[in-house]
Amino acid sequence: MVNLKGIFEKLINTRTTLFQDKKVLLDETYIPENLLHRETEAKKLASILAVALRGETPSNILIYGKSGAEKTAVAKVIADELVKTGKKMGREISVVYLDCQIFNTEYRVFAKLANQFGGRVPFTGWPMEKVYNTFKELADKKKQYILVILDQIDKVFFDRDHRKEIKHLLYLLTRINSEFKNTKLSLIGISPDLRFVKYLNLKVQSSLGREEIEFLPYNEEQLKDILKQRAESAFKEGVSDESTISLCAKLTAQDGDARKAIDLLKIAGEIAEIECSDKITDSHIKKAEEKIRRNKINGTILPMLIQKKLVLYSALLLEENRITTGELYQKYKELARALSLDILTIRRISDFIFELEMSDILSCKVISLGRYGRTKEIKLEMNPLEIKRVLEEDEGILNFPSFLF
DNA sequence: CTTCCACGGGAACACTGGGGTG
DNA sequence: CACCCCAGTGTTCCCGTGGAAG
Repeated sequence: MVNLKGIFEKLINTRTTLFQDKKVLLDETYIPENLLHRETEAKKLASILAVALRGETPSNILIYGKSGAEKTAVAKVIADELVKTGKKMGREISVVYLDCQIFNTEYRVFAKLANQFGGRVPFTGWPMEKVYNTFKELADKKKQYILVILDQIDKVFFDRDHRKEIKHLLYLLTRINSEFKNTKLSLIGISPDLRFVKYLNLKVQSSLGREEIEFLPYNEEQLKDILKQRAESAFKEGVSDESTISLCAKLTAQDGDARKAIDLLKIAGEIAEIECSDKITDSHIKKAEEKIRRNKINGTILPMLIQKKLVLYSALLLEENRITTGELYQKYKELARALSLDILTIRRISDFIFELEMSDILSCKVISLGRYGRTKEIKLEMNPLEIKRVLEEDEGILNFPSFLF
């Protein structure tokens, strides 16, 4: 038996950390002072919002571009500046930032807004009308400009059940201006999904996209600059070098996603630390890449409802053939029956298929088989073995009667 | 031109859980 | 405390629609 006394002290004292200031790599919370390669976008955003300082109402703005293009960071920084400048000029400006993944219903958005201005709206229970009016009255008490940032609005939109609601929410938020006497309000919507933008332009005559700003993905060189900037303050001297940075940039250049690039660097650093290396090597980065991939699969598949997992499992079992919705539904029914679960209707299943498509696990194409009707051609987008591995961690599925296969 | 099958929007329903009122 | 009101969630039911093979 090893002497375990003081095991933690030993761990802490013997392992030297490679990090100098790790929070620089935590992309969620850390915003650097210089946002590299985003000058154009930042300037454009600022120029639209600037009219608020003259007491006018800025147009509503739609910001779009792939994830990791620093849309949120730029919007936050600019909004901050706006508030600061407003203070100097004696203008009351408030910014409300809402992550629509959390505030994903009308009620929650307006409750949050009302509470931001001193309201005491409970998180459930009140009629919508009352919540809306509470916000309206509180916000309208004094002369001010309110900028509402709706981050990730596509997430709400592409969750089917919320589509109607997001339309109505946008309607309410844009209409509220005409009900204010003193206050002015405008919106910034942020979406990484171009389909949302398209839809908005096509069908909804919403004023959300009055002004649009596109954030292009970073190229490899730009990613290098960004990584270099972060690495300098995040790591101790000599931990990362030119080749570390280059490889990280190269591996993530395809998406142009700064968040992914930074995350890769961070995890590579952690792995290097665990392996007691004094610098990050290419093999650490490769391992980090693998780890990220695994985490992503675990994170999306594990928490799914059993019913949804079953749909995915059905797709997995049919993988060899060309899968249509009808075939998949037959397979699903078989499985559900074998597990004596409720058998859901095909309508519901097609919603699950849609959701799986939204999380990039499946890809679908609507095709017409002429005489044989119209259907969806479904394809798996992830390594079947990996999906299988994760799915089978669910005991329910593990206990499948083996005759099914 | 017909036919067929699933697409996908929307209404309705059941159930849960919290708020407000007398 | 009993009772009703309300929003949220997961689901079913209903139905008009698309588009190429036959």
